[in-house]
Amino acid sequence: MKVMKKLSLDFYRRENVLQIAEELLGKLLVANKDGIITSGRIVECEAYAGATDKASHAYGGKRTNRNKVMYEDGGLAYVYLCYGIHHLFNVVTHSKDIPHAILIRSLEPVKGIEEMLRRTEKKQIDNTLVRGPGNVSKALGIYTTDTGTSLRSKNIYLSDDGFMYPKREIFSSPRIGVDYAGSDALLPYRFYIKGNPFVSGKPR
DNA sequence: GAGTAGATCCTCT
DNA sequence: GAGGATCTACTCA
Repeated sequence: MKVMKKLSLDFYRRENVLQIAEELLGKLLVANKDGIITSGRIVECEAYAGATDKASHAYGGKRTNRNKVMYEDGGLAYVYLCYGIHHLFNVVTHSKDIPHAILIRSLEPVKGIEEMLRRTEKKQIDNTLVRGPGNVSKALGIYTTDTGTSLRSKNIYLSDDGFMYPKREIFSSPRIGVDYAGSDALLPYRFYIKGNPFVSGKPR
């Protein structure tokens, strides 16, 4: 019997964002929108290590209206609009004034698949349903208005059902879409499940 | 199959 | 006024 447990605040409020990112793999992201529950297992994510990370919105301690949520205590959602089209969902980690965050890049659909198909206007499930961070948010119905939401609220939360991927299936690589970050773009801050069809980027 | 351009709008300078 | 933690479709081969 599987027991669903929401991740504790202690989980988010640790210092090592890379470790948290790796441990997020296999966890469930659950969204409860309009009384409809959709959820998916995290199979890919990227760590953004705050002020020292050129690829982060908070690089150099930059603090703006948009990214201020990153400076809050861990355990909040940070959602923002990219390219005017895509809502990207992040998990804020660490403690107050340390702007660490983890971008959820893709999920393996678990619950509410029909609802996800409806939202993304797809006919059947395939590996494009939730491929890439833009589609993850779309499928789960997450929008910028959800930024700052506690990840222990009813609307959006992460949970652990005891499932774990074998260590040998967990791989890391440079992050995607952050070429502008110079040398920091090469940091192996992306974690994913090798061989999972829902991982974005190149197949296999 | 691989590579590239266009979409589209909010946020920061 | 410029540009972005992206995605899709279209071209060419």
